[in-house]
Amino acid sequence: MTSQTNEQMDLIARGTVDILREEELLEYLAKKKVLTVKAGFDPTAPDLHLGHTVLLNKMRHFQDLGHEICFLIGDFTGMIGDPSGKTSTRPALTSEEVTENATTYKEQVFKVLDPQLTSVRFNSEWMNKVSSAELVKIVSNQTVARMLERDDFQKRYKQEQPIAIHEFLYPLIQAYDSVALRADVELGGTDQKFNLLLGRQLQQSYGLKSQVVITMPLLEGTDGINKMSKSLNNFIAINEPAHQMFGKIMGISDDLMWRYFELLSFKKLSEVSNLRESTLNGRNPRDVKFELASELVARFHSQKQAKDCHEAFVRQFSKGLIPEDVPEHQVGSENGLCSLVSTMKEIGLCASTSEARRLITQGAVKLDGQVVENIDCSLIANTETLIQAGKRRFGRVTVV
RNA sequence: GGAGGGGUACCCAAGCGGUCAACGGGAGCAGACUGUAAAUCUGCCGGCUCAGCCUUCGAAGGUUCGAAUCCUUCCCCCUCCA
Repeated sequence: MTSQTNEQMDLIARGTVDILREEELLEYLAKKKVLTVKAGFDPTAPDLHLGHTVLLNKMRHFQDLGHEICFLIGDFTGMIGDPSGKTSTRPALTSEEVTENATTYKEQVFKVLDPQLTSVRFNSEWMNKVSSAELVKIVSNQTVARMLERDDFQKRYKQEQPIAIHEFLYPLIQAYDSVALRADVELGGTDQKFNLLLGRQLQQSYGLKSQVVITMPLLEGTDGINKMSKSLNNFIAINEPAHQMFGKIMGISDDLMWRYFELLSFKKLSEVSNLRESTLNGRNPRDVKFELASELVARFHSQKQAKDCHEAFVRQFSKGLIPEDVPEHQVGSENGLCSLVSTMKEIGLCASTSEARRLITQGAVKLDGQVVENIDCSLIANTETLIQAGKRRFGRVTVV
């Protein structure tokens, strides 16, 4: 084996959970074969978050080594409906919606991937042409018992949650995609392992060489416990405003920070371990977290914004000053007055007047820096007032 | 098709005629402490014109002075049998 092959292997293996089977991959690399690397995405959730980028980063690695990436959008599966779990009746997407989502996808994905080396495909291309007879053939490759082995099915089954029949089709269709694309490698999260392996099996029964399966760990969300997902609201979207992204990253725990370094940063592993050592030697972990936040904001926004965010953060939280970009609002008045609680609700500082009352009662609300004591206080017309609710919610209001 | 179990607030989960806006836990929010970290402590955690009122316990009706709790019909989920 050449040293070049080893180098490539090291890059590919970084951060992975499984490579099945490794020797097949090594053989490909040794032969300098240009590989078709497939990774599938669901068209229902066009807002990518950092969790998705773990996989995208890995795809990027393959591109850097000169392989062809097939970014597969599961529009066919999306049009039947959603398979994953609790909301068993998500409305099926129309083809317009799928097209729109696909556009959104591409915009985001190419912040990581090289568009020149990426082919975007849709599985409706071939699935729309598959006959019922063919579908039966595909499906007959798998047994119910094996289907129920799949982790999430098993869990749901045990927890007495519904599993619709068509959900069984998803892994099989995904596997068939690998047949249609003649994929050499398929990437996915560890939760996809079953589906990916099914791809191997199905390719074999179609007389093709089985794909190499590579799984990536699922990134924990900002809570540090559950996997990052929109529904758990512990995600950091890649298209969210720079300062928000920066803030969310600063809010993660120190332990989680290292995990993020490992899976999201482009820094070399040796650099990361140096950073880690520096905190053990007394460096404030917050400052290391600044580096992580800056790197990611720079990647998805710009270097300049990363710098601005850093400065704004220090200003607001380390020095306790008012942020520079406080949104300004105007609200209507009655007899030249407007009650504070309704103002807060109106300008979106809180969801209801009840919440506003609670915040005031708890001493969390300040007007021009003064803690509000009186729950019934009102704002006077024609004067600009700075309202602060908690540490992070600000608004300037003029009653007119 | 038969038998049984179940649907309670963001999630889990008590309650089974009045004292229930509904125990408890988780999540979340706020305050204290900090590094907007973690941990910890405290408070809040349906809405409103807020010492009062209004709308919630799968849906719709009904019984009752009074229902999340009882009855009827309907919808949905699960288990076992066929």
